[in-house]
Amino acid sequence: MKKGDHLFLVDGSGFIFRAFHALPPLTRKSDGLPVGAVSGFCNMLWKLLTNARDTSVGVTPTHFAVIFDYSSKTFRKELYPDYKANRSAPPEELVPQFGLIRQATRAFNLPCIETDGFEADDIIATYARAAEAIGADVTIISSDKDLMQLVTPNVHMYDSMKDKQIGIPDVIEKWGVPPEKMIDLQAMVGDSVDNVPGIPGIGPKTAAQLLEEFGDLDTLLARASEIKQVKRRENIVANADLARLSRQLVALRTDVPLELGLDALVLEKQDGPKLVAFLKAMEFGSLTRRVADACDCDAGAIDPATVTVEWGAEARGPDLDPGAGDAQAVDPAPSGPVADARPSASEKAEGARAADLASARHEAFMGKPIDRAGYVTIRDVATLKSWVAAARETGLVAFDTETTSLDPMQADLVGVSLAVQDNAASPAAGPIRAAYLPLGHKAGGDDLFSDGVKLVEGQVPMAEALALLKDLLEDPSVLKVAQNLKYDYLVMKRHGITMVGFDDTMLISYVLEAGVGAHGMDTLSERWLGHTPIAYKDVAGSGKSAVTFDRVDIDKATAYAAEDADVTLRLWLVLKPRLAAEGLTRVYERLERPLVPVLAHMEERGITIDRQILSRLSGELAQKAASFEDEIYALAGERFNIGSPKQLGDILFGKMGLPGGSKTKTGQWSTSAQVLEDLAAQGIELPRKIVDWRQLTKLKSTYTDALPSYVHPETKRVHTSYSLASTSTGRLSSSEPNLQNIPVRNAEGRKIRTAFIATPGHKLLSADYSQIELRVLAHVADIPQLRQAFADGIDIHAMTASEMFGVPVEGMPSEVRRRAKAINFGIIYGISAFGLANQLGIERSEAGDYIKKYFERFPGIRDYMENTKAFAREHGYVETIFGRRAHYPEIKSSNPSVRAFNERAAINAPIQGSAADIIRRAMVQVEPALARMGLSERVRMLLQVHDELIFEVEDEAIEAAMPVIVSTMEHAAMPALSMRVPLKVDARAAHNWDEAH
DNA sequence: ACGTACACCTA
DNA sequence: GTAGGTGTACGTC
Repeated sequence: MKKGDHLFLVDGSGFIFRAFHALPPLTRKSDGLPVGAVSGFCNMLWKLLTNARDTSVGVTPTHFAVIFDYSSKTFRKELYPDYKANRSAPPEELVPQFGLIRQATRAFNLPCIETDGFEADDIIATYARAAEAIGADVTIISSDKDLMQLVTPNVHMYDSMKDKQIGIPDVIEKWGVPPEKMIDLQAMVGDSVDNVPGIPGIGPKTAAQLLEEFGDLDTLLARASEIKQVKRRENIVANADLARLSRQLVALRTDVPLELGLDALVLEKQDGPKLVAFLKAMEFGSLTRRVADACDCDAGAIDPATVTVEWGAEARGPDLDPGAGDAQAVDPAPSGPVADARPSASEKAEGARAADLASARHEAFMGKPIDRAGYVTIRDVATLKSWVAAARETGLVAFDTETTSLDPMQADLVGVSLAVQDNAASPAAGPIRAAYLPLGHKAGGDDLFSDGVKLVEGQVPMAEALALLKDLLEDPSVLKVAQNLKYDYLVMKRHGITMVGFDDTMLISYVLEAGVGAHGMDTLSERWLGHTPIAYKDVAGSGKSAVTFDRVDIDKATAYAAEDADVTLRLWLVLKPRLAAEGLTRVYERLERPLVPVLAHMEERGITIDRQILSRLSGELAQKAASFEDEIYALAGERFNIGSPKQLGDILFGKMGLPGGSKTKTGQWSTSAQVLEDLAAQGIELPRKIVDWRQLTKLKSTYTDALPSYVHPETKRVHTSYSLASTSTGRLSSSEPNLQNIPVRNAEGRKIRTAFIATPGHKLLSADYSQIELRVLAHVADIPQLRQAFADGIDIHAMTASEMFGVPVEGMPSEVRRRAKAINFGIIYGISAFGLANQLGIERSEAGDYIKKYFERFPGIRDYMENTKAFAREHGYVETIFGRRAHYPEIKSSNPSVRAFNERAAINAPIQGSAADIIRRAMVQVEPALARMGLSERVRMLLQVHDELIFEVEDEAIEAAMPVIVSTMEHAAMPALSMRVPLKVDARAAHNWDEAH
């Protein structure tokens, strides 16, 4: 390199983050792999390499390099362990793109540079200064403020997205100081993203003003006594050391050992075919054409390159360094699985540290008495401010709301409790302090002579308290910890506060121990702290004498409420490190925690039901049921309670002397639909009428009568509640009302679905996964015939029948297909000859033959089942494809039927649970995907029914929304892993749920 | 008032 | 054969 040369240095790691935020539409490869940032990167490189002169850089490079971060372990981390401590894992779709951008760089024949222990910025700084010393010019392709300290008359920066060059005047305009003072400015201001402390209370404006006055940081610190403003002076004096440390963190090193000298960065000629091969593999059509034209090569004659995608470590494992994932070649056709459970050495070390911390904390808290006498009642604004300040200081606060209702859509806020631990991060952590902030406690109005209901004296005014809490709860840098956060999230949302930055102890417990007991606070407190919290009914009473929480005496309320926050914080301290220790951080962060706001918003939106339709149906059902009742009484010869299985049994099997089928576990004759159908088949009239009557009364009581009672008085919609932590497999459950079991299987029941309607000007859009569990099975068990059938879009049950019975798919009798279908379902459920025989109404021996035949045809399924059982016996749990665990502590039971039941459940859980994980991922991804298309305001996700998502969509937005929803759902496993089987989603929009489904 | 059994709705 | 929730009847407290 010589004077007059021009070196281009691209901040590769920085580009990917900016590209992610700057390039709105999500670009995917045809297999679903997100490649938007790679695309932006390639286009940018091509432009700079071919016509940099026409951009605002205005010169052609002679030397060129792309620089990357190597790992998060740098000298800065040594210097200050909290450096970048707040940084969370990168957005999932970026992870595989880090590696792809390195490969892109090589395809462009450009040096790709990274150095252990240093950030990309330090390498850039070292090259820039070295080139400058020779007399060359430098352009740094980045707009990161951290690099602005490098700008000189010979070193410029270039914001490729805005096509804007950044020189000395631009830095001064933006920050108020010249580049050489940027280090001091950043040292004072700090950086909350990188967790550089800086001087509290000093922002960019103040820092610039101080630097103007004093010249530099050292002078400022030496002459700090001259500062007039008292508060500012004290602040700077007190934090002088922090400022010096911060300066070390923000100052870029210019002495990084360079493997490649400047001369090695000389710009080489492009290798056209190599670049075209890479671009083809990425499916960047227009860029491929442009490059092929320019290089004069025939794109059609070049095979796509084999591209290595690093993504395995993303699916599971406690932590991730970009580029440290397990690699797997996936091109041209992707073939999973790519997830590998084996943690890397650094992950193991981190897991071990976390395990030590978890057990130390468990030991410290287990059985330790909780001092309720120390709880504080916050009765004035000053005290509240001091608690908010304490939360900010430590960056961690346990949070709980007290309200008037268990239903967050109906609940009025009565009070808030907080708990903090000073010095939580150090081994000598301080004691936990907890407080209750009463806001809506009331008294009076309970007899005719009182002057009505009044707020109790000595409470902070609601509006003032909410304003203070809003700043805290919406600040992502303060971690809020709650138990069953979705509840508190909704209550606060209804008070205008959208919580950001949170953890949920219930969900952490669920990820650690799904299948082991419940995850309510009282249970967890017993299990992990050896402590029984005050019972709710002991403060609010129970039954007829129960009062709402706003009528509870404030002192009693303080003991109860503050304890909840106290216990929550203790649980978090004990449980959170266990996630990393068990390698479950990713499951929690990707599949669990992000669903809290998603579900809260769905619950908040609710869905409209047409009460007229339901009341008309209810009348019809009542009439029909009444006429059945007359007939039933006539046939029975007496009136009795048809709804009582006991009385019905007496009539059928006692009085009428019919042959009883099976018995229930309490020894009574069963009157199940199965038994009654069997009797009806023998030509007996009564049982058929009972079955029909039951169907009608079931529809009436559970649906047409009950649903209207759930219509919210203000929103006029029905708001279900989803439980994130009540299944062992990872499925959600829905209650009050349960909208996951609305009838669909027969015409009479489906009428109920016509009552679920869209708002005027909108439609309901239903999108459901086709055969998702069988596809998951084909993936995990890797069954060639199943994979092929799904790849070809063949009828899977017909294929199974054809394989088993040797019947051609064309013209197959429906009975043959029906049997195969039952077997396929049976497989998913952990098949038994007993169950299959029951389902098909055949002999157990015949069912056993079917199963044997099936396993002969699909030996991989038998292997999968045996391996799963062995895994469950060894570990006590099984895993989904994303690493979620379902525990089966009774899998080794000496009771054969208990054992067999647990084995079937263990076989089912990875299949059901993986499907549940996929739709969870889809739910997390779909709203951002819609937002990128500008559809946020026009499309609202309302319901989830295990393999189906229901949206309410503006009429004019349906066409745009449908492909976004379908594509997001079909590619929801990406980029965590690539499925061996395509996922298929069917979608339809209509005015009501029946027609949309 | 609360818990359990039974039956039946969904994926 | 898996995973859930709800309504009614009927027992116990």
